[in-house]
Amino acid sequence: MPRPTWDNLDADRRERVLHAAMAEFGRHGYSGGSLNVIAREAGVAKGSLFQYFDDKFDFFAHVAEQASLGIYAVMQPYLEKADTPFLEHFTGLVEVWIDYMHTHPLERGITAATTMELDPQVRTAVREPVHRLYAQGLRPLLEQAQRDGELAADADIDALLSLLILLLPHLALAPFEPGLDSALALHGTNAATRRRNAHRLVTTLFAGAAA
Amino acid sequence: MPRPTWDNLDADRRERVLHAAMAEFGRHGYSGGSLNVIAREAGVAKGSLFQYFDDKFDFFAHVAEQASLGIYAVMQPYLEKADTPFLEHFTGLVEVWIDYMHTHPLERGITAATTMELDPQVRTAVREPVHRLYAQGLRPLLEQAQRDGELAADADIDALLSLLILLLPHLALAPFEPGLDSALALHGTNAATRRRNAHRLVTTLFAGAAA
DNA sequence: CGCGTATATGACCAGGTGGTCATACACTAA
DNA sequence: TTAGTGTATGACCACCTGGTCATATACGCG
Repeated sequence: MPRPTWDNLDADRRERVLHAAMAEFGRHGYSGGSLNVIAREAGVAKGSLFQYFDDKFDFFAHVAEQASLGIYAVMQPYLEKADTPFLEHFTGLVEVWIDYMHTHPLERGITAATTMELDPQVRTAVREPVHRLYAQGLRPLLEQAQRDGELAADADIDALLSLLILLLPHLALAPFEPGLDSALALHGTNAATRRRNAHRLVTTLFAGAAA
Repeated sequence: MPRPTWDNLDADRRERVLHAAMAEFGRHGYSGGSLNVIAREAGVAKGSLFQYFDDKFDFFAHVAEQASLGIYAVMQPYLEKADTPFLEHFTGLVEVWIDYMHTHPLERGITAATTMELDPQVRTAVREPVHRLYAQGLRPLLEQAQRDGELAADADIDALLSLLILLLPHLALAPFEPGLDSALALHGTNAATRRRNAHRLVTTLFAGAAA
């Protein structure tokens, strides 16, 4: 937990620190991210960081949580059940997600960093609240679609949710990476291609492939 | 590329180094993995590592590639088209994969480390050959199933392949992590549960959920 | 003004990093 | 024996790490 000093902090300064931290942790992950670099980039003494947070982990966890809350706030309006068919609605959701990540490299980076964390302790601690947000946002959507008969009555909601929670953060990176003949490029392409590929992805995931 | 010295090396010694490297890199990833620790655990002077490899990255890349080749060699027999129906065959494949990772923590670790790498340079370089192996193993399977009418004629093989390549390495970790009510536990459970969940996963992925 | 409190600072610490290199050793061939 | 070759070694290097702390500064209150 951040110290009281952090909350009392001048908003500009807090923003600078948060910004620098997202950039650095987003590039190099938790263990690779350097507090020296963050302090320098934020224009703040390293010692100050330890006035705001107990230690590096406390710092990282806060940054990660703030970022995911921000992302959730942006996505929330799109989560409301629309009157469009479920598949269409969901495809739109994924498009918004991909576009957001495409236009917010900082958020994309820190999302990647929390997703890619290896250390089990850090990983668990930092992903738990994020997972909760995902589940909380998506489960009602799936359950409602099932009630409305837009998802098969025997669809495995838990499995689907697990797949989505696993999948979505990867769309923050370039999950289907270049250099592979099988690649579906989602980043580094124009918006139209991103949209088309988002559609292919959702269709494949929900509609299945079995004959 | 490993130096000639590495190939001339006494097999025991080479094995010890490889083993220690997989363990260390598997636990802490590329940038977090310590050459000091690897050398100590392998019972080898650190200087020796630099007789075998140009630098840390050369070392890591070789370890990752060896591991993935080993895994591929184990999986290969199961990749041959069986006379069982495709979905059944593929489910079995995933079961074998999950069981293998479950019983080979070293391979699981290094697979996770290559999957979870953040640095784009390292990530690209190290995952490219791995991706090629995946695609090479899975694409013919999918294409054959489509020719045989076991996958829909309009199934998006590229999208499916991309999903699988993204998904499979995560089964090396605990992709559906504990602590979430939505979790499908694949590790830390008995073989029967793992098999059932592998089945749910494959079914959801291929058979779809749309009504 | 003077006092107290909250915060900012960066020199400093012990310890770890990837990487180097002079030296020692083991082995083969003449 | 001698010379040469390939390899093993660990002390050593410059640099970086997360974290500490004495000190300085700024601010609010009397």
